Amino acid sequence: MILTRERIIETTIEVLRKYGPQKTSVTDVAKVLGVSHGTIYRHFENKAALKEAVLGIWLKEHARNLERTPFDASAGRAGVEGWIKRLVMLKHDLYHADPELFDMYTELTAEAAEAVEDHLAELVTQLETRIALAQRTGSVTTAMSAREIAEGLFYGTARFHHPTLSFEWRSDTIHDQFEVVTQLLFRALEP
Amino acid sequence: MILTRERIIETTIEVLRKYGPQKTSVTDVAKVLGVSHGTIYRHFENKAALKEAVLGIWLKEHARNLERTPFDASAGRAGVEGWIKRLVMLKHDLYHADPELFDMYTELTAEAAEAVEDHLAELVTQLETRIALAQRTGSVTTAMSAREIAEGLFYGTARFHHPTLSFEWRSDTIHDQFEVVTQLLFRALEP
DNA sequence: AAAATGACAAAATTTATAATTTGTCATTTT
DNA sequence: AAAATGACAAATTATAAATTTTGTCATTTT
Repeated sequence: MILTRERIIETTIEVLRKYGPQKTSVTDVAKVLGVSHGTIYRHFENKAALKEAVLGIWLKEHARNLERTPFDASAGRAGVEGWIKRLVMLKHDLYHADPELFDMYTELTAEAAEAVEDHLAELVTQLETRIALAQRTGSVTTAMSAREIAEGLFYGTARFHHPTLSFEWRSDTIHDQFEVVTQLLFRALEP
Repeated sequence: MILTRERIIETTIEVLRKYGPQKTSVTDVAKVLGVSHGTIYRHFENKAALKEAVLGIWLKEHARNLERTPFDASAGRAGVEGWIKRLVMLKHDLYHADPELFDMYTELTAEAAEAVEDHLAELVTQLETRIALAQRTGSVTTAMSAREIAEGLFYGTARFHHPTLSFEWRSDTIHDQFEVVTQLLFRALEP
């Protein structure tokens, strides 16, 4: 079996799940793959690059997932609201399903600022697209640009999707808080 | 000179500022006060209680500081906006003035959940008061209750005042992000 | 010739050990 | 009698030594 970048990444994810992020070494991954650790360095610049690749897979999966949020074509503003609510729901579900794994990715996130920046930019752009569409149908104000609104909605809801704040998502009032914030933000979008 | 709870707290703050949070021991504080460390345990249950007391002073100081935000009496909505902007400005200034001290208080915050909850409740109530006033003058919508609006504004701006996210306040786009979020939120308040 | 290896130095982490700090309380001081 | 002390064990933290991991590269294998 040929050793590919993909197979290394897959195995790394496996080892990461098993031993946790701080307990995983390149040597461990090589051992599981049955190769010498030097070989891995022929596929990845260094350990950080390998971890970034793993994070990249995870982020891309989520971006794709969000992109598939059904458009509520008849109501432009509802399409925007659906996207935001899906973003928050996905994050919360992921967190509650396996907090330790979630924390692990949050940790990786801190080390790979660039990959995260790209990811956030993509999310804001997805949102922007939906807003621009809703503006064209007249269901969202044009007093601000689609991009400005997208950033406003995204950062205004940060408390509910920023992984660093996930430790507060256990609170039993978090959902009400999200409700009231979205109520305000979407009131602002009315033309 | 009599040894009071207050004098111990004052000295603790002093030592904390001088040696940093992780380098400060009860023994150090006692040494500066010129007493034995056992004496301090006659005034505080344990080290955690002492640290909580220090945090309490800090939080109270900020609540008082915020309460003093000038009312822009002529324009009710502006008074609300002034309060939120002051909240964010105070936190950012504090952070940039001495990130290590700020991190220390953030750390204390995680250990004294109760004191923090009370503090947040007080802040939201301060905001609620101003909103209720603005509603009476007709410059803020009455479609939502003053309390709901207060929570919405507070949690909608969390990214800009939640201490756990302070590590992102260095970004050169943070101010623009705050601008666009407040623009949206205060648009929502129009009657 | 391309892919993989494993020996190696430097860096990072873990483990073992020493030193300090926390919290208690019987005793001393005011 | 109230306040403060300081000796003490347990817990925590700092320091030093040993081990592992990272990343390179000359050599070997396919």
